Amino acid sequence: MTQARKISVDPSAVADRLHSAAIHLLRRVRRQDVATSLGPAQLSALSVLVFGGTMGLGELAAAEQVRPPTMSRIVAALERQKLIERTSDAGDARRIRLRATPKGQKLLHKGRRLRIAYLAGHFQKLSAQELRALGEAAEILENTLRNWS
Amino acid sequence: MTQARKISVDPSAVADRLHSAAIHLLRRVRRQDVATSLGPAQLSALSVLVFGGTMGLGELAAAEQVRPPTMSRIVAALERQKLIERTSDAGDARRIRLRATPKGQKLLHKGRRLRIAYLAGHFQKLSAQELRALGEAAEILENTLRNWS
DNA sequence: AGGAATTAGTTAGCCATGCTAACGAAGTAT
DNA sequence: ATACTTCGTTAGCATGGCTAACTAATTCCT
Repeated sequence: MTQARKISVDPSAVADRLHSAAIHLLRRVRRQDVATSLGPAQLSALSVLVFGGTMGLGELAAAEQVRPPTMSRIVAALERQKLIERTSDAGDARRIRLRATPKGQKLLHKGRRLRIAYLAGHFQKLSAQELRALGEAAEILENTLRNWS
Repeated sequence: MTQARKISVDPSAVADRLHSAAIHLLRRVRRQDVATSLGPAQLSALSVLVFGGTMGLGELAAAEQVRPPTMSRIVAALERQKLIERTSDAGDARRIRLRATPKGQKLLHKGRRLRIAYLAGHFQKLSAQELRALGEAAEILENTLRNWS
């Protein structure tokens, strides 16, 4: 299938192809998220709380790369569904402490399983070598994103 | 930076990390698109018309993985901005023929340059080996997306 | 101490983008 | 001719992005 051929090391060409692939990949995966009846922004924010633990609204907004008002609305929606809860911060009354409820954790893990299983299902046609290449790419991207500047 | 370490070949683990990396990558890149004053959906649809040539609304919607009403609105917005134009199909009056105008082509290429330059700028810190890994991943993803089933 | 500046979060209101349901117009088939 | 199908649009809903403007709390500076 993917026989040896010349792979460009031109950063622009790589950027272009990766960008396009990322867009189309996420469009496909997004449809699976319907099963959790949570929008993508809510799901992603919940994920940060589940894996990152308790944090304030500003931190969560920064982690999700959105503005505070946007996160405020997302948090309100998650709270209405009792997937997260807020407590007040002892010591700084402006702050709120957000954390996932057990219900939120369960839902997240379920949605994650569905979404990942869907993607993983399509990845199963790949060879171990190809999977390794994708894993390496994920790692490189994670590093790049971490030191984004 | 990225020293040798064990990379998982478990499809689920790879799927998970790639999914997360794709989400965060696109969030960052999206901010550059503001410079074109076009939303991501409009930009992407325009791109399909520029590179794919004239096509009907249904085809465009399928290419973009959205429903016809969604594409109908996106097309209307692009048309208002004179970035694309519609002609009627000789032989089947239900169909419309959509194609990018010269203005649309110019805008797309400009936006593309900005967005890609931004991403590429961050990729320039990477070694040739890492770039090759990303290029390979892009290729594998393109193949996977093409034969999605 | 007291007033000014800063910081955290919310509210209001805009726009873009996804969807389904329901429709009109045009083409196809019986 | 009538019924069915196909293509695109309209209407209406929800989500999720943003800025501007606000309140409340804290910190800073004199």
